[in-house]
Amino acid sequence: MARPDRLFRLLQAMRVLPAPITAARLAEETEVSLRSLYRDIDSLRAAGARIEGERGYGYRLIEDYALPPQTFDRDEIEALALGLAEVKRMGDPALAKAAASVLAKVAATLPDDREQHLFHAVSQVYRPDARFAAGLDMDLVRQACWREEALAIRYTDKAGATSERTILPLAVVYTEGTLTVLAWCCLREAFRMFRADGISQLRLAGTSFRPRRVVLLREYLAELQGRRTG
Amino acid sequence: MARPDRLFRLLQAMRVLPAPITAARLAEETEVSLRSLYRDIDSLRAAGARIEGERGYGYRLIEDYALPPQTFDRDEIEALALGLAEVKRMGDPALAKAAASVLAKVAATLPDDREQHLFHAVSQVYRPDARFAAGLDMDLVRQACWREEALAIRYTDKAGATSERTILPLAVVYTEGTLTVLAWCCLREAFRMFRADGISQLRLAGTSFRPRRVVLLREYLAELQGRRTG
DNA sequence: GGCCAACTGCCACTTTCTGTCAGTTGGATG
DNA sequence: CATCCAACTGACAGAAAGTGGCAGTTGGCC
Repeated sequence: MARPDRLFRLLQAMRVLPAPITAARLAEETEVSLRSLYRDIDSLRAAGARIEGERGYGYRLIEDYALPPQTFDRDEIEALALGLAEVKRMGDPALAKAAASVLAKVAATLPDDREQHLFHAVSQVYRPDARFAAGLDMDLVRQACWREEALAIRYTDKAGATSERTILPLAVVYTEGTLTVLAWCCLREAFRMFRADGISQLRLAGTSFRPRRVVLLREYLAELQGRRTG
Repeated sequence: MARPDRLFRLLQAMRVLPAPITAARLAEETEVSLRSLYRDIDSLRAAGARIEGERGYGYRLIEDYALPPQTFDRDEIEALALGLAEVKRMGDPALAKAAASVLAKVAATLPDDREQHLFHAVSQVYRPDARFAAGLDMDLVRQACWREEALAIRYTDKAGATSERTILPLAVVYTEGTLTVLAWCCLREAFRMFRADGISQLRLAGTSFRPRRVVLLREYLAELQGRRTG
């Protein structure tokens, strides 16, 4: 596939997987032939990475500040937020406190408040009884959330009525026994929750709602607050 | 020349040069045409770099929310491990993968392998149906785990038999509907799981088992492996 | 409306990358 | 000392990129 991207993934793999790691394993991980993997290792070394290889043993990456830093990507942040939300309600006070602390630390390192909103949205909306299996391609939905692109969906509600809608997805929420998409519904002009198992068709509509996203999230959170206190 | 190398240099250039920086300048810096530079920026973004571009202004590299090493204390690490284990079994493949990745990344930043063992122990032993409330002071138990001190407990097993034991606690485990302590039982000379609600008295025995801890954990994990494959 | 600079699409041309295959090498194990 | 393991290397031909140039478009700002 795309080589440059692959090199970054290779580097990540070497950081993430326990050392020592064999070339064969890395080749599998990055989906290339063994020969290409040796070439990739070469490239990384040429780019300045310190990779130690021992015959009959495996590779070891020596961490180096010249390399691109270790980061959490958005999937990972979402997993963190979700997992920590779960821990918070498990009932162990010390751990709950620790979870909150981790949450705060990670939130503090996020670049702009857009991500922070996503972060808080997910963890606030989270509800206990999540027991679900992912039906359709939720990753596409999550991508749409991050890239702030509208989605065109066919949706069947609880009553069985089917409709075609364009939605502006804000966050994937883990609630009420199923995966749910929190979105602004362009049909109803209101915030709606769409259960994943009700979505039968799904594609990127191709239009961006970048300017509105933060505003929408803020509005939604305000609405939540109002409902709670009012 | 070599594209992958160039991408690393581009990233370096964006780090080093004062923001905002124009595409033209970066093209000059990396010795490519403007058109190729835009492609390179694309590649970096695809690889996960956060680069903000504003028309008429220039580029800005958001120093990735780098994972600062060593900023998580043990409570926090435990909360992380627990939460991520939960996410892993939630059934969303992309998130599960992300959770595994976070786990590995955090593990990589831990100073020595002692913590790594704790880390892996907790996440491996974790089982689905954790719905518990902390009864006694689990924090004391967790502290004992970290400080590698023996615990003296009074324990009532499922059959109702009560005994006094000295145990070497390895990890607090979240399993089988209750908090559980995984420990080496000095009475039985074997690994045992003690349900928290069966522990009626608890105090630090005052003796350390520091030298044995890593060995014990390794043995326990090996036992787990054996049970699985054998 | 004009400027700036990020962005995009297209095209013909090059360069590089890719997997395959057939080796070699150094260390550890038996 | 033979065997295994896994890191490495070289060569090759077909496939897949990357490449610059050019001609746009877009959004913000003066």
